[in-house]
Amino acid sequence: MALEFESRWMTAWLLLVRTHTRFWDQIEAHMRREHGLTMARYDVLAHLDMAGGRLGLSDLSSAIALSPSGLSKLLDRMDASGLVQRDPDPDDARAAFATITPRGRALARSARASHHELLRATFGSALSDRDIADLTRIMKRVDASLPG
Amino acid sequence: MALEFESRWMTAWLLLVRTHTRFWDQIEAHMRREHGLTMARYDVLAHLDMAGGRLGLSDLSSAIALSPSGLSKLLDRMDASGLVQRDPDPDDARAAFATITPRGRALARSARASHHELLRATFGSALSDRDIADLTRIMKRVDASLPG
DNA sequence: GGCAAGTAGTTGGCATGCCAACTTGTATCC
DNA sequence: GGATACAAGTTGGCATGCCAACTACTTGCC
Repeated sequence: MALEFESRWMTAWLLLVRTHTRFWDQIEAHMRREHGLTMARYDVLAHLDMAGGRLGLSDLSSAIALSPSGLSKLLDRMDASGLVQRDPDPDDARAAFATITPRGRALARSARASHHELLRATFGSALSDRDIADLTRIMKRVDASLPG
Repeated sequence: MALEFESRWMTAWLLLVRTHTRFWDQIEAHMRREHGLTMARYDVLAHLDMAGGRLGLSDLSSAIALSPSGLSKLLDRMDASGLVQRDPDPDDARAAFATITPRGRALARSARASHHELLRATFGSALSDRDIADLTRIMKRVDASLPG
């Protein structure tokens, strides 16, 4: 990010971006190293598992904030890896479901445990209850200020 | 992100990721729409301009948090667009500088003004001084808890 | 001097994800 | 009932960015 220090909020913004990126990269690396998953794949598996094993592609697409075409290609790769499977929707011939496989489910669960452990060990334990409350308040304000 | 609500910090983390992503996408779209630049290109131009117009590739690479190979290819594209130029380092035949062109500099400056305006209009004005101070404190704590 | 080790940058190959265009199927409206 | 608008997914093409391997050069050590 640019090295601009004209104001307090600019400094805070640059710090936010840098910290978020560093943390995210670490989480991504951990997921890859320990479970052979990208975060995109983990998100798909976690959502499917939580939803009972199956979700419509449109729902999944918005749940994980991925474009329809991006999801389509991601599911191709995950299908090839034996983690998910596509099923047609009997009520709408245009639509389809993604269904988690037993192997995908097992992976989702072990990855989830270790992912949460990592988050707790860094994000969770570095911050006090007040920090968490402040951060939540601030993010809600930013979120509310965004269009859409 | 997964829809997991086991703890306050998990909720805060998911909110942070979602908000950050939404905000970032908006900034990126604004930069593209108003100036025809990606944020990666803007970062290069902003750093070069602030550094007086020229930086060594290694320095630039770490300043904008891009891998050497990623920077190399980015500079190829920006060179083709007439925004930057490569110059050899007379003191080290392995090394090179990136130099901003007059066109790149003009673009950097107008993009910078409008980029800051956008940030102020959303991030800056949605948050109080106390929010900014809290956010800075929290991000420093997270940053300090990361390895490296 | 001269070889080993390290450094700067580039290239090839791959993964990811977007948009635009397309195909197929459903819904609406007359 | 049939044209027309709309919706779900897929595909092709492109941009981006990483890692591994490579080239070329510089440094350290003897």
